[in-house]
Amino acid sequence: MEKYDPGSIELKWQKYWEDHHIYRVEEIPEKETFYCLEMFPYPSGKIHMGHVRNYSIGDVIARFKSMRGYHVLHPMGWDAFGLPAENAAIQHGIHPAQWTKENIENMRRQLKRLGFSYDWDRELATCDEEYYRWEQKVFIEMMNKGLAYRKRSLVNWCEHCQTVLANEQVEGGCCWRCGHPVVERELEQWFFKTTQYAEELLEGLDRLKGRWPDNVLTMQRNWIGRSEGALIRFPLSGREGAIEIFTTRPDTVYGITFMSVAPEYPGLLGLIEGNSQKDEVLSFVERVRRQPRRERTLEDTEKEGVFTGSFCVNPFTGEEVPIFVANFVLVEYGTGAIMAVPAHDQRDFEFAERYGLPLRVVIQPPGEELRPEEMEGAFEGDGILVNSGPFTGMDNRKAMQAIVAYIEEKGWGRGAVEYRLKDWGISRQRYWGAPIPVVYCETCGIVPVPEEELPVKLPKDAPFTGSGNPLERVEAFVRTTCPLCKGPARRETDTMDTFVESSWYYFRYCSPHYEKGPFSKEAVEYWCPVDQYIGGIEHAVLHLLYSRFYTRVLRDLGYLEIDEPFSRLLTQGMVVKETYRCPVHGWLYPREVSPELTCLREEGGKVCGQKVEVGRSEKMSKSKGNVVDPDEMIEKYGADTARLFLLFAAPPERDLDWSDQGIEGCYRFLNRVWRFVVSHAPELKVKEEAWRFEDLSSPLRAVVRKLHQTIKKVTRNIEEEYHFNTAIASIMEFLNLLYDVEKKVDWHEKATREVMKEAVEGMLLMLVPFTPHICEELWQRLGNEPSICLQSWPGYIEELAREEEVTIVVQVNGKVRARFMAIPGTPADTLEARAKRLENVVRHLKGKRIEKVVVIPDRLVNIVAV
RNA sequence: GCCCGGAUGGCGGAACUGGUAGACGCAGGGGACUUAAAAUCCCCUGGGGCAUUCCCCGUGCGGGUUCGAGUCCCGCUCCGGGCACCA
Repeated sequence: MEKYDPGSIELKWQKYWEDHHIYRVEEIPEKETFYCLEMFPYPSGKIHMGHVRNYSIGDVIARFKSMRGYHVLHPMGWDAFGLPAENAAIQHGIHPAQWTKENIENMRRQLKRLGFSYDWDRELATCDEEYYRWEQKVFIEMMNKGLAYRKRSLVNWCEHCQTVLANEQVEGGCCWRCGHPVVERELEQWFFKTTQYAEELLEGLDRLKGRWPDNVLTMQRNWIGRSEGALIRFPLSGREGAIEIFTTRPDTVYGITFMSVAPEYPGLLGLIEGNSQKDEVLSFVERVRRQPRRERTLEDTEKEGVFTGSFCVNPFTGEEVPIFVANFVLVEYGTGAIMAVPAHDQRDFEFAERYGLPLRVVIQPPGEELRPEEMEGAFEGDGILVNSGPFTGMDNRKAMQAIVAYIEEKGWGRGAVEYRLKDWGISRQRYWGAPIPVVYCETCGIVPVPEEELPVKLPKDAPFTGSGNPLERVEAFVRTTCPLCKGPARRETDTMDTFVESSWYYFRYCSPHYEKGPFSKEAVEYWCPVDQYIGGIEHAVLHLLYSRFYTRVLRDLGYLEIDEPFSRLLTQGMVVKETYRCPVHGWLYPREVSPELTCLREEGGKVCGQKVEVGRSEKMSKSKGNVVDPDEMIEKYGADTARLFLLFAAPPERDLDWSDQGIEGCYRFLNRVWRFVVSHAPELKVKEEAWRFEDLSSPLRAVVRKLHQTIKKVTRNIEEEYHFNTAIASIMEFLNLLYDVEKKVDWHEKATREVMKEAVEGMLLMLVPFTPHICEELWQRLGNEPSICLQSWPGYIEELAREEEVTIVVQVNGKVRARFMAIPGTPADTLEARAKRLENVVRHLKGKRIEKVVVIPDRLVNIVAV
């Protein structure tokens, strides 16, 4: 018999699909659509297992939906701007455009080799002028609406990447891409006004509940960080002006004993002018500001401060309150100044303790009495107000509202909401990105490039030296004329954060060659929002938040009418593998480890021989030597096997432990499928299907029943739960049954052939989303016309899926003592009677009195006896 | 510290709304075929008790609800992730 040769059949069908445009889709009215999207890759050069997993999951969903009758959009493209391309230019002298192009070509080849059902006619790369020109147009429109603006501010600077990073792109004080520590710098930067959408972005999360993973929703909610409270003005005493603070605890205003402002507080000079403390304050501020931000903002950093010499008046009490500068107050949150209530705020408590400032208790917890001199920490819980003027005796939760109302009535301030979310800094001091389309003119200031001059193209030649932004040194690019006054002007040399490109690529896919705008509104209305988005959780507050923001911007600019870009989100787990570590040589490749777990690394002609430590499974990485190359797997087993294993080994949202034996198992399964179908192909080429269930032999009835049960289960597993692993397990079970029945039936009989044909074809149809190539080949070998991918998903008949007999479990006092078979629907009293006659049950009931019998039809009988 | 997840055989993982714990796969053991090996096929495989028929124990730990709990409730432990002086 012909052997299963994945290499040749996979290439054969990939060519067929491409030649016949099987996966091309157009906008056909009236059809029910489904937009299935996987996060597009950065063209780093090679795909990794994480990509293969991500795209295999997407392909199952896309193919399944398509077989279910949906009109499916399933595109692929390239997140093609970014630093690695520029680093390659610096290190190897290859132009970023060239490097990117070659990488795309290789990765496209790899993806095609995996047989994904992409409509390649819609492929896009964000570094194309025809792509980023629209981003520039939108940028200018955002500028005109005040949604893009320029300001000088402290920004996160990565020394290694030589560029600015947005807040979302700093992880634990380090750069999200290279891991180097981030420092602060003060720079003029372009910002997108994400804060304007803070409330809407937050509210939108509620509607995504149940459709997006909870942890992503929580992370976004935390990131936006909404706080309700009040802004209150405290007039300065003895000088002009006031100090405005934000607090979430207006119920504690009677407990204020001092105020604190950030070292960078804008009004600080006004507070210290003419005071004897001025020099001390200035040197303190200078010292704190020299300290790295991260160090200063660690929670366990000692709280320090200096008295400014100035006081303000607490309007509630008329008291004078001293104002301090304190290192723990953040200038970028609220107003950069806070009221300090040491009795009810732990940070203020610590500060007060250090400087001997008084505590004033204004909330008493129920059933307790706090005494300032006995307190070892702040009381931050709820209670009843004391010492609080007209609010004394009030529940503190109620007092919050009452006090805010009072503040507003008196004109001292107002209720307010603050967000942790900041505006998105999008300027990057690098070459390989979309140029920001503005010029700087001495007379006219900041001037947007007129639309007819777009795109502002990246100049081809630029010096990649590794220091500074290459664009700055391209004279022909920088020197330009002002669109307004025609005088000499300088072009902006910063480029946009690459997260801007990935914030709208999914709209561009809807009409990728559209020339009159970023996308056709009709096409977007036809396909969007994305019905299912699939990608890694690492973008929970990066790409996914930016995209939600950008979609709303596009909506408000009139480009589209949706709010949320992604209706459903699936975040897949990482692909991990165990690691090996030698005490002498560190991380080892699997081939450097003997079966006895000793190190095989040679040194000076001698094998090391040290005992190797088997580490826990970790994310695949070169440095740890636990990477598995997709190309090698395809070479060895074929794309179908690689895909099948990635889908079978774990449910999609969980981490997947790579196992070399596991993939062997999947390969064995496909070989079993192949053998069964090919060896019986002659008998299975029959025309009619004229059998009647009742006339079938018992093994054939079992096949029919199992087929319908399997279709039912697989359909549910894929459609509702995305549990591909259990879907595959059911199909494996089904094949096991076919082999079981193989020798029990008469293959000369017509009924056998008909039933088996139906069974085999049903199995192939269910396998298509997972392993399309082998299914296509076998489908053809059964005498069918290609393509199996265009067939409908098989249906099942409930009646045929029903078991002829069910196992009834008999329990005595909740313990299983016997089982028997019964036909479904047997009445409860019959089940009970039969259960009571069973030998083992009788034994356990001996000498006991039956108190109660619980009967669950078709399932169990539980006899309660004492 | 706060907020999310999670914990089931030697391993990856199953178990719909509480109703046979361990599907499917891997690994392991035994056997068949073969001169032999590979491949393939069959059987066994949670722990224990002379054990295919019977019994006890068993889903991180301790309680509870229930005829019945991996599943629900309360209190912990450990692991993973996110946030972390945000006033």
